Amino acid sequence: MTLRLYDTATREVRDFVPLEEGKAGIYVCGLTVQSEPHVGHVRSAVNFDVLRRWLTHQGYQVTFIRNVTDIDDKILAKAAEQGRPWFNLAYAMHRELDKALASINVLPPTYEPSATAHVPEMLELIQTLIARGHAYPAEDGSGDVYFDVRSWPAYGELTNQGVDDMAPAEDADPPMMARKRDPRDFALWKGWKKESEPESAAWPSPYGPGRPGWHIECSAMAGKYLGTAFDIHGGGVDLRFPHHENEQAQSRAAGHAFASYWLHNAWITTAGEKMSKSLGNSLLIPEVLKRVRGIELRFYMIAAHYRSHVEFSFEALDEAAAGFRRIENFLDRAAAIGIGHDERPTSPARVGAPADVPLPDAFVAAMDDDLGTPAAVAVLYDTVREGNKLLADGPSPALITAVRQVVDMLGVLGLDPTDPGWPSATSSSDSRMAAAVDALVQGLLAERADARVAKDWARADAIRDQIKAAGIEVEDTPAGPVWTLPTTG
RNA sequence: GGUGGGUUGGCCGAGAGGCGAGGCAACGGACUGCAAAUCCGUGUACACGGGUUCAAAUCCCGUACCCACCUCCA
Repeated sequence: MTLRLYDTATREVRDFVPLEEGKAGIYVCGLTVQSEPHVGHVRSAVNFDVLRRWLTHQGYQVTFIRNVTDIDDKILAKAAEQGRPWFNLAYAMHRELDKALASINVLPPTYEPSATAHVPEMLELIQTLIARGHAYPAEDGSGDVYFDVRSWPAYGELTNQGVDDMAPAEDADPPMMARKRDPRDFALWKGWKKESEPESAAWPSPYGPGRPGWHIECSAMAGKYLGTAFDIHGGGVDLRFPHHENEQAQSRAAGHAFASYWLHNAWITTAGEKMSKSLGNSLLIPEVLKRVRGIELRFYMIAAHYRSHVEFSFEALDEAAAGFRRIENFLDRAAAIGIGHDERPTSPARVGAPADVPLPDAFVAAMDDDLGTPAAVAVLYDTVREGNKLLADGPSPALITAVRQVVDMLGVLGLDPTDPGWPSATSSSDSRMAAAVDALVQGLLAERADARVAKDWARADAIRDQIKAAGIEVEDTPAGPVWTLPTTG
């Protein structure tokens, strides 16, 4: 079985053939760090994290680059509004992003380059483009440099558009037209606007002080860290045009083969519209995590296909959380009869390691089919159901297999609850607390057991209610009563 | 105007010519002192109108509604 991926450029699902056997180079457009990350922002990171984990699991040596855009118009505008330096805002938002991604167990990329750290690389690329006749400095003294769209006949190939069919650019007004040869030409370099922009946002260049245009950073950084040809380029659908089209145009015009496959994830919207337009901040990651755990939020995103539009709702999120607890519940019940951590090696050790128990075929087939996580999750549930049946007969090799498969499947999806990547609930103070609570609850449970032997049901239920009032659930199992601290949903 | 996509049962969400993905919720049953958890069972859903076919949610034509992108939004 081979992995097949939907390639935006060819508009079809194709076999994944890496440039170099056994290796995969992936570049994903990260965020412009201009504001706190919301649910929509992190979907892309989760989707591509799954791609990365799957390739890794399948034995590929993956180099995963995700950039951070830390200088652009919006950052400058917002920083000015807030009266702080742009780099202060960008860095603060970058840290918020890191925190948000960590809270949903997105692995840190192999490297996370930022635009401001790669100005020389971008200038070099711009020079190449000018030398090849595909870019030109504006003649109005603005210090801008533009890509010459008309000089590149293939322009539009990624998004299947003809230059002449595109709507005229909004900025096709006289001042811009004085700079550009064609309204569709896009900025590679933006001359410093002394009157409105801080000097700290200007870098020296052969065209005068200025800052990079948006698209050039990705071309320069992908080239630097992955080479002039690499396997997969990813990002949100909105980036197809103009961002990715422009990236590809300028890279290829510079003589680089660039990406072999283009993958784009769909949006999460609320009330049918983009989150950036939504009111309030209830969808910021820290807010959402007050309602569900990070692992549940991640599960919610993985339960839908990455190319499917998701209409976000807290109801659906709660449902997903309830569904995920069913999986955890199986693992917990297995652990309670001794099939616990020893049988479920934590996923980081497993990533890349040959699995001693193979993943279910249906799961592999689902993942190979353009990362069919919904079907993969269905296999997960099938395995959990089988495991639950086996659980009734106590420990068995079949049960151990089921547990391992469930844990491995979860690991591939980045959803293994025992993965240390999750914010730990097992710090030493927590485990001491758990031991203390256990001692107290066990005392009560012993009393309840006595009452049950005496068939004093009223007393037994009263004790259970008392424990419940403290937020602890008691379940009677064949192996005796078990208490848990259910996650509030 | 151009480009890409969508409309599936109470809800979420897959599938892409035949065989009812999966989950949540609901109902019935088993288990239980009662619960909880778990297991078993129950639902004839594919926007609308035509067509192709032995067979259409799936292919074709048309219609309606919705969304995204078209120069710096994941």
